[in-house]
Amino acid sequence: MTEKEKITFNVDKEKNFSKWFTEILGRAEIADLRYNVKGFVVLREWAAIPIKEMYLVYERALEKKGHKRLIFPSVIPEKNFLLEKEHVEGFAPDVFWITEYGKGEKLEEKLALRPTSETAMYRMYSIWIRSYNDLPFKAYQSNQVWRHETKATRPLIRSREFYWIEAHDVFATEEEALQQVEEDMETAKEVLFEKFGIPLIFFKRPQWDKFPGAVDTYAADCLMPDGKIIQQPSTHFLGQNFSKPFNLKFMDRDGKEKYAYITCYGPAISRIYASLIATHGDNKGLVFPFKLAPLQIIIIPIVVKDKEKKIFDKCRELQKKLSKDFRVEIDLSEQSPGDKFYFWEMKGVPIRIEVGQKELKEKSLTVFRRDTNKRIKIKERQLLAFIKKSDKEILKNLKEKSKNKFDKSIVSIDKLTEVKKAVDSGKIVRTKFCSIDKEGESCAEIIEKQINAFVRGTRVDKKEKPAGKCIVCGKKANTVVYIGKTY
RNA sequence: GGGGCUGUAGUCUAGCCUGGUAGGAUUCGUGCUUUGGGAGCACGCGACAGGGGUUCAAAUCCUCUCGGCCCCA
Repeated sequence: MTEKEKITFNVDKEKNFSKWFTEILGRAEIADLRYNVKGFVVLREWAAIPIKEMYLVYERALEKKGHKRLIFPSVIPEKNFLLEKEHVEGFAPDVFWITEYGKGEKLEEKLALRPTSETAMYRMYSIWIRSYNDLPFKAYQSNQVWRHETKATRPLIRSREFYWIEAHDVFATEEEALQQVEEDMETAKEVLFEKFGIPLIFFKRPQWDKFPGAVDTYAADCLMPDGKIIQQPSTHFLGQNFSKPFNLKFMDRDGKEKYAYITCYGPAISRIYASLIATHGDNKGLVFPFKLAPLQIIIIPIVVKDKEKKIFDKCRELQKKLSKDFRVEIDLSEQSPGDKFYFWEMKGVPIRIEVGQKELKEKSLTVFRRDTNKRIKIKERQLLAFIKKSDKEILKNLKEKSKNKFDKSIVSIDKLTEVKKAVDSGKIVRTKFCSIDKEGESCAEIIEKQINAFVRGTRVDKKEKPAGKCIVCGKKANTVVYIGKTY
């Protein structure tokens, strides 16, 4: 291995994303894949910090919209779990069960390691919620869930243990519940795109692809650099499907007992982090929005013998000043400056400050921005203003780039024969389709088999009315759907 | 779910086919030297994923297990 290969990439992110992703996880110390349980990965500092920050942003957004924060047990007794039939059938194959303790003594009742918490939370909700005065009831928890995925596991993207938020909201009326679904989608956009710079589209999923137990599922799709779609936050209208088996009733104003309407919402933070890495990274390594970066500012002393002290003093002074508001470090190692530059660029530090003799003499600083790879010289007193300005500009820049790319990846196609070529080249295909209700399933299966792509559903953010025929069966098209390869 | 590849030091890797002293690079440590886009010298620490088998002898052959990567459905 040459020195050069040490920290830059000999794989092109756009051409070989899989390899790039695996490499960056190791090199940037994001994840260590060597833990000896399949599908369980060790997340290192370069994952743990951004994930913490992303949690905070998301939690704040939910709390602002009236969600209480709760913490539920991670085990669910089998009898809770069995209550909702479709839910159980959907999740049963993936559930980890705890069946014994100690030296093989059997538990009296099997305990599920939660794959999701409907059946834990609604049991308690049914105790807490008595009257319409208790509604709406909105709560979330930030936690880990476990699913024994049978599809190939991939670090951050599909692990058997992952980190997410689940919000479970209860309403007196269907209308309010549907309104909550809208709010959830809005929150996802506010967070993923506006704060993290990850573009997304919300789809109403076809009936055959909804959350087990839901009436309807709405899910965000994002794009990976290899053209595959990755599902991000999803929100589900559960109707009364769970309130009935869990006996979640309330006394309404009219004195009658009624079953409540429930929605649930699940942004997977660890998976969103995978999208963040994938969306913004480049062939030099990671690129972060300023607020999410594990390290936001790196100070590089450019030292000349015998004059070191003044330079180090200046670096320390800057660090002290900046560390009140930012995550900032000085690279005091004895690597050459060039080596340090490449290293911290690979790690995705948004702003670099270089301090050498020149800067001391001129009372200036050389500052570099990772997203643009440009360095400029500023006066020292302008530093804070520069950082604050960069914070905004970096996010704006990343959003523009990613949105532009995302929009370009959507193509409208009318012929089935042309769909394969498009999805194989990394496009999302917009086309006419008979129906996303039960009767459209056979057409979707044909697409799945012939093209190895999936019908993601109909857009939520705009009404699209088709004129013409279903691209598969030729019957009257009732919807416009989007098709793509998926993770 | 099906197929292929793979596991040697913190990291990357040679050796494996054809069994016999595990070699290199880098990191790390010490000392010197050097520093504005990937510096250098010297010395030193550090590894065969795990279990079982074959054999006088296993990184190497067989087998099981635990992981990882890719492709296809």
